[in-house]
Order: sequence, then C-alpha cells, then structure tokens
Amino acid sequence: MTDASTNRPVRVRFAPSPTGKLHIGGARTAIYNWAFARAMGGTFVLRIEDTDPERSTEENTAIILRAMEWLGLDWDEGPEVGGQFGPYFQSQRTQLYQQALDRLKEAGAVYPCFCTKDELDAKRARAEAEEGGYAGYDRTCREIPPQEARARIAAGEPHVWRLKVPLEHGPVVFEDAVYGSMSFPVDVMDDMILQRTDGTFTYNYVVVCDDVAMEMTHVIRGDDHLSNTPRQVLVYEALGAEVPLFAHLPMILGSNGKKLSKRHGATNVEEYRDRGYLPEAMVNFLALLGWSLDGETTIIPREELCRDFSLTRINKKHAIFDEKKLDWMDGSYIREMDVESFLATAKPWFVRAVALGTKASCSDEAVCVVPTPTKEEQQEEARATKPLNEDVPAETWGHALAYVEDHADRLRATYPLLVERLNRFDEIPAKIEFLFWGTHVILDEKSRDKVLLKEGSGAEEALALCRAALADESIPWQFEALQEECLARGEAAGLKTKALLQPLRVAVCGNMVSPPLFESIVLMERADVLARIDNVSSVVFDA
RNA sequence: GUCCCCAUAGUCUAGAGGUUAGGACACGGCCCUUUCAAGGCUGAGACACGGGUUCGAUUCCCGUUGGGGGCACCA
Repeated sequence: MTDASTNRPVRVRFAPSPTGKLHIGGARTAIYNWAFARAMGGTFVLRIEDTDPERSTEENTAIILRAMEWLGLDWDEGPEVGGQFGPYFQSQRTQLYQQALDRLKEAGAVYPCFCTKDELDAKRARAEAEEGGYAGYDRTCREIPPQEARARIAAGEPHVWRLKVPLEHGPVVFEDAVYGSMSFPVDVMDDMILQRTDGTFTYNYVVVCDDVAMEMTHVIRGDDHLSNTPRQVLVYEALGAEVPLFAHLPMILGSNGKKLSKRHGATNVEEYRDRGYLPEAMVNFLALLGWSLDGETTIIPREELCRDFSLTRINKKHAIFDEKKLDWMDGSYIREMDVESFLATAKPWFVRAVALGTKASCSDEAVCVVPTPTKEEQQEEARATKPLNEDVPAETWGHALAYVEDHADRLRATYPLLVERLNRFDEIPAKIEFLFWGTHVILDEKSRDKVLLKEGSGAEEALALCRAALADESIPWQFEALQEECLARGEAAGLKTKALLQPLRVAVCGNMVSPPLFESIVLMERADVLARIDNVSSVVFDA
C-alpha cells in the first residue's frame, strides 16, 4: 500500500505557503514527507506555494528554507537545488496552469461562468437564511450554450472557469494511508472555480496541476485538506492523471486544545531555534506527534526515523503540543552530545552569561538583594530571551564575545557543571552567570533568609570557617583540595556538611541553588571569592 | 445549516474479541547526595456515555455527547 499500487518511484513534496514562518504543524508535515521519502528511497521535493502575491513574501520563503535546513530536512528538488520538474515556485508556473486549463476546455471538462462575486454572495446569503443552507454554486452558467459563452467572452465579459463536475459520476473514492478507503457522494460537490476573473488560478486547481506535473506518488498533508480531497480527485480525473495515495495527518493543537496560538507556546520553528532547542530533539518530538514506531520507543534519532518511518503507523487523533515533554527530550539530546558540539552550540549562551555577569559586576552596590522570582517568572524570563538581546548593551556584548573567545578553557570547564542540569541551552546564562560577577553578588532574598539569617544555623560561623580555608594560600586552588579542607574544618567545628556549605554557596553564588560548589569556585579568582564572602557577610551579618 | 473526521490517564501513545490495559512526559515517594540536577527504584492515574452483536467488548455496529475540519474569485 505504500507505493500507491503503482510502480512509480516514490515522489513526495512539502509545499508551504510563504505567508508566514514555518509553522509547527507545517514542520511536522515536512518531517513526515522527508522521512517517508528517505525510508522509501524516494525523492523529497520542496515547492513554494506563493500564488497569493498579497501575503507571500520572499522574506518568508527565506525563513522557511532556513528553518528546513536547521531541522536538517534536506530536499532533493526545489528552491536553491533545482531539479527537472521546476520551476518550484508556483508563481512561475502560471503558463503550465493555463496549458492544462486549455486542455480541459477542449475536453469540455470546464465551463465559463459569468456570475459576479456580488451575485454569488447574495445567493449564498439567501440560501443560508433558508432551511437546508447553502449547498454550493447553483450552476446557472453551466447551461449556457457554447456559442453564446464564446460570444460573451469575445465581447470582453468578465468570467471565471469552473470545473464541470460529472453528475453521473458515482461516489468519488480515494485511498488514504491514514483513513483508509474514502468515499464521497459526487452530488455534494459544487463546480469549483479553477481560474479567477483576473486570470489567476485557485489553490485546489494548481496544487493538483503541480502534483501531476511533478509526478507525485503520495500526498502527505494536514487533515484540514481531507474534505477538499474529493474535489481535487475530480481535477485529477479531468486531467486524465493518476490519483496519488493520500495521507492526511491529524492536526497539532495548543495546550488549550485549540489551534496553536501565541498564547499557548510558540507557533513557529524559528522561535524554538532561538530559544535554544536542538533541531534533533525538535524533529524527534514532532515525529512522535501523530506517529509511533512501536509505542515504546521515545528517542528516535533521525537516521532511525529515515529508516523506519512508515505511513501505516500514523494515527488519526489530533495531538496536543506538550512543551514539557519537548524540554525533557531536548535535555535528553543535550546529554547525548559530545563536548565539542555542546560547546559550539553553547557559545552564544556563554556570551550572554558573561554579558549578564559583567553587567552585574558594574553595579555600585557590592551586594544587591533581589526578590526571589516565582517559578512562572523564571520560565517566562527564559522563554522571552534570545542569546543576543536588547537587555544587554551592545558594548557589553562585544566584550563578552571577546571574553568567551579568549577564555575557551574556562568555559569548557563549565561543561560538566551544565550538561546534566540542562533541558535547553537558554538555561545556561542563569546557571553560570554568577561566575562572572567578579567581587559582586546578586543575593537572592529567599536564599539569604533561609540560609544566612536562619536562627541557630551557625551560618556566620560556617562562612567564616570556609573563608579561612579558602584564604589559605598553601591549599592549591583545586576543587578536591578546597573541598577537603573546608569539610575537615567543618567537621572539627562539629558542623554538618550541609550547614557548613549552604552559607558558602549562598555567599558565593547568591543562591541556595547552584551548580556543584567547589567545581564552580575554582573557576573564579581566589580574591573575588573571598571578597564576595566579605561583602555578603558585612551586608547580612553586620546590619 | 450541511458534509466529513476524531475519542485509551493532565499530555504523547501501544494494544488485542478474553491482557494484572504496556511505554514516555508531567506529578508523589524512596535511594544517591553539600544545593539543584542527572541516574536508579517505586506510587497514584485511562479505555467519554448509552444501546446492541457476542459466552465475553475498551476492541465490532448504532446512537448520544464532546472536540476538530471542509463547504471562498484564501492557501
């Protein structure tokens, strides 16, 4: 069933309309087409449906192409790569549509209609007011004798061309890999317009022309097209072309169960890229929205997807886009990365971390107490931020970039601190910003209250103890040595490890939550660390 | 209005006429642990409802409800 019961080599396409960026739903459609082509050893075509000059832009086309590349969905034919079935922009194919229409005219499969838009609107409005509702165009012009029609056209009367639905045709049937054998009665189909008054062509017509001309064997697309399909099948038949095998994919909905919208998460691929998601995770996640390998496997690398994808395991039910699961999957892919690719991907986020840290170190206050953000606020903050953002002055950004280039080893050393506590790359700045504060500390209010100011915790003593250990020049500035020394002194003083180290963590990192403490400390200067402890002590304990 | 489609936990899903209804995310607990993670173990949580068919239905059929989509001189 996968070869449309023909022996034609598999050819599929993704045909976005450049009226916006690459939408999540579109990306999933692209992935399925691509994976199917790869699994079948077929050809994956990219075609730009830019027939609406009002809304289509070259900028959007470029954004879509870049998003496809980012996802790693390479196309065998289409923009930038060419191919023998081009051009691959619908705006450049109007001659082909006209030629096909001329053939339909000769075959008597279409007829001119002189009804104006206003007349049709009025008829529809009237029909909708009555019971039974609107049942499609009433075929007024279908009965106009050919000579009369020719005369009116010659006289310059505006007209459209409509498909003459064969009324004696039985039910329109087609095969769908997802829905099985579909059948629609022909009498509910109206004579749809193929060519508009202004000579342009309609979507339902050109899409079929192109799929025929480009020899598509399978049409994999969103199930919002399911009801349009019988209409299109009629066009295939009028054209005398072989009807492809369809596969209509269930919609992807937002967390509210409605169409994806800005309110409920990002809607386009670019946004996810900017927020630091890995394309591998994105592809894996999207592939599993509406398709499964076996119900058990959740991590499917792209090579396996290309090998094992099949139309038969696509399901019918709409799926809700769950960002939590995407985050988990992204984290899982991050943990699979080798160090070099991790560092390469992390670089812009390192720059941001340095920039934010630098900004903090320029503050007048040595210790700045800030209110603890709520979980929602934290998430919101990460969500809205790109690596390079207006919240960092351009100059600071430049310095930070230079710093990152000059201190590659220091940033490399953050890898073990980060890799297992990251779900997305945009979480990096918040996690390691404190390394770049110099002698300054941004002190989290709640951490101060719960750790430093807690009654009877011995925080002040513990901090003094740790300070002394860290100040001992005879101890090498290495995490094992420092840790050992602090723990030894703490034990001698009868302090539990946690009571000993949490105050140090808060004083140095500004927060009771941080990456591993001594591993972090050794990434900073001894003088800075001691200064932070002193600054925090004087602000918190001497007040 | 009309036509079409869909329905297993909060979410993504597996599943077969007889299963302890399986896996994953999220959530709870425990272990590990200097915090947070990661990792390991573990817990709670689902066949929308009503009729049939059947010895037996969550699975097949019909209806109800709920959701989605099409019916444009948009794509």
